[in-house]
Amino acid sequence: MKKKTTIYDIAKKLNITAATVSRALNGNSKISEATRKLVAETAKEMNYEQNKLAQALKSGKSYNVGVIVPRIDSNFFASIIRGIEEELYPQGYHVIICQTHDQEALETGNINSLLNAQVDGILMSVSNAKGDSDTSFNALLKKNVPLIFFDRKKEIKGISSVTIDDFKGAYEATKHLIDQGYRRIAHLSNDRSLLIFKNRYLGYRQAILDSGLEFDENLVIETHSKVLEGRKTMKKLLNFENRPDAIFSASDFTALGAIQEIKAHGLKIPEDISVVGFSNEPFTRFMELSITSVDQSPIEMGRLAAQVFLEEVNNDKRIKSEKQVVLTPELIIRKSSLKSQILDKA
Amino acid sequence: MKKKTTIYDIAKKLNITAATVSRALNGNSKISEATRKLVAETAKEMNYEQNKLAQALKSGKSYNVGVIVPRIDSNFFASIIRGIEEELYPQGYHVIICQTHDQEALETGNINSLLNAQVDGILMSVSNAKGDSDTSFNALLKKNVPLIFFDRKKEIKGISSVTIDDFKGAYEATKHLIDQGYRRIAHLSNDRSLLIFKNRYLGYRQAILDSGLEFDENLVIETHSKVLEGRKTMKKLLNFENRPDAIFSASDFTALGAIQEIKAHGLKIPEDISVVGFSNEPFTRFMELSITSVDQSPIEMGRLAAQVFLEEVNNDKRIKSEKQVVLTPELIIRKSSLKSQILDKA
DNA sequence: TATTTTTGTGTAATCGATTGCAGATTTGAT
DNA sequence: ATCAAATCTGCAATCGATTACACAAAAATA
Repeated sequence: MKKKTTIYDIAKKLNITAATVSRALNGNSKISEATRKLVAETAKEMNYEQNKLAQALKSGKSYNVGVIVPRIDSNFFASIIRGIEEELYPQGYHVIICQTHDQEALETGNINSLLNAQVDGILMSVSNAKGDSDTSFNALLKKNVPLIFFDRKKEIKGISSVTIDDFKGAYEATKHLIDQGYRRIAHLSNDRSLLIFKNRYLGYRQAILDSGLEFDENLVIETHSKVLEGRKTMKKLLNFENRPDAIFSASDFTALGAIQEIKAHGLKIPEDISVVGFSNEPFTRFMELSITSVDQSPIEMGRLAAQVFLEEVNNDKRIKSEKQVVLTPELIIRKSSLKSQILDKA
Repeated sequence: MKKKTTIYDIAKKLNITAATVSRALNGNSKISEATRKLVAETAKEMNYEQNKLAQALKSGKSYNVGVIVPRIDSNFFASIIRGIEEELYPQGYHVIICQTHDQEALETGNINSLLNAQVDGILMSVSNAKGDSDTSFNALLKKNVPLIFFDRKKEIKGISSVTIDDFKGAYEATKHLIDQGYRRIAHLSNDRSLLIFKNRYLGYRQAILDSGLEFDENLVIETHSKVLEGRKTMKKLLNFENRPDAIFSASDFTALGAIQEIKAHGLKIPEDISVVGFSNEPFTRFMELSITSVDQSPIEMGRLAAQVFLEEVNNDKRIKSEKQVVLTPELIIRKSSLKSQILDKA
């Protein structure tokens, strides 16, 4: 009732050795069909369940992987995790999820703690590009523990990653605004030491330059991916003597905040000001005024990250491959930017 | 570089025994201060990290707990998880998160798989009240693996739980609508074999009866916690010859769907129809038309569930306590139901 | 029938850390 | 100076499963 049955219990009952039981259970070819069947039946009878810990200790594989994300309560990260699970569960892996809440201390802390728990690998989206987290990453590399970046990566030699083409996503979003006739397009950016935000900035910038518009650095404001931050930032922008007529936000949350502020000022969207977000969070679709956004196919991203991980663990330890997978984003045009509904194709 | 250092390595280097190293590291009182310090330093030098697997095997504790939720991409569950983490991390535990996506097969599958991974306990929100999952739960009890229900519980003897008073939350929400002058209040329910939905239904019903209003079972419709389901259901309700003038939804998501549908029919909220949701998801606050909802203090719920778990694991195995913690919900009144803004206290 | 293969199991070491028991060394008491 | 008590360490077993190696029994070959 309390004690779990082990292979020794089975062995004793059948008057054989634990070794034989183990082999029988694992389908070792050197075991006779008779005993194999007998062991299997007895195991079932006695409610035997393999102790993964013992197996893990012996084999050095825990069949646990760590997933580190800034937070799980955004659809984007939740979906990535779902993708990872879909790919990893069938292979017998468990996923240990850690949140950093964008605090770097938690990031390195989580890595150490996951290593301590003997995870077979870590899939993560970095929180912070500054600081000394590189040290942790390199330590991982040295220990030969597979590390895969998804979405928010750092460029470190030897580490694989799965990302989307943020530059392209931003470029197309901005281009779309320009095509709709907007001329003063502001950009709600974010910590640009993170590649994703840097690339979104660059894509935005390039689209403006390519269209022969004037690029005004003052229209680029760095903020945080929160609704209230979006409001605050938008407030500033609205007070400009020459206020923007469109917003390309690197985050759906700040885009939402911006929209609230714009409305609070009595301005109309998209007639007066147009807004485009990034990530295609579900609420962008469900808002009364649906928000144009860039989809990042997060489930696919998760699946791919998991696949890269599987490749690496199953590989010979000697081979160190580095794989960079880049997904193509998709612009989803909705009401918040669709001027042409009214003006018809300009 | 590849091999991790073990206590044996430290022992060899210092010409002592692994036993001594182990004791020194664990602060055993029988070790001299001198060797304790020496071992500690050498351990640091050699980059020693305790192998949790070995320790787990020996001690029978993995310091992993399983958390099973229907999904993680709702703020409610994500917050509960955060609460659990906040409480458990400082104690050295890791959290393995599993999603059931409301499929019962996944639920029992997850339980088995977590047990297999030797988790020290399972905290969960049940997905489905039908089916034979009771068997799994009882199996857990027999194995003396702590099991804690949070939010969505099942009434099984010997299993602790942390929930909110759904009846009260629903009662107050409904009462609020009645106080605002609404008379035909519909209820968007959900699988009532789950206690939370049953209790929300009962609270709603009681509030109506207590106010002397007629209770009309036809105004109670069972649906699923999804935006689109909310729309569909609302569509039906709007076609009633005697349509409701208020909606109390057991879910914020269906409430959102209902709102969309109401607007699509050209009706005004809250003038024509009032809407109240449940869970206080962030979007209810951020909508242009903010949604009245019932807050469930999910972080607190998570923390409490974790605390109950800690009590149980730290208890003598012989003592089987059963603890039922019930939180009090809070009605957050917002635009979607605040008629008095216009009519002033009726 | 004698000998070589093949087939099926047992023996014992291993993964890394913990711990009861025993033995050694130091300290204190007389 | 002698013996008891206190303090520190080592020995070896243990947690449960895996696996190289050895060996016995059965089957195949000569």
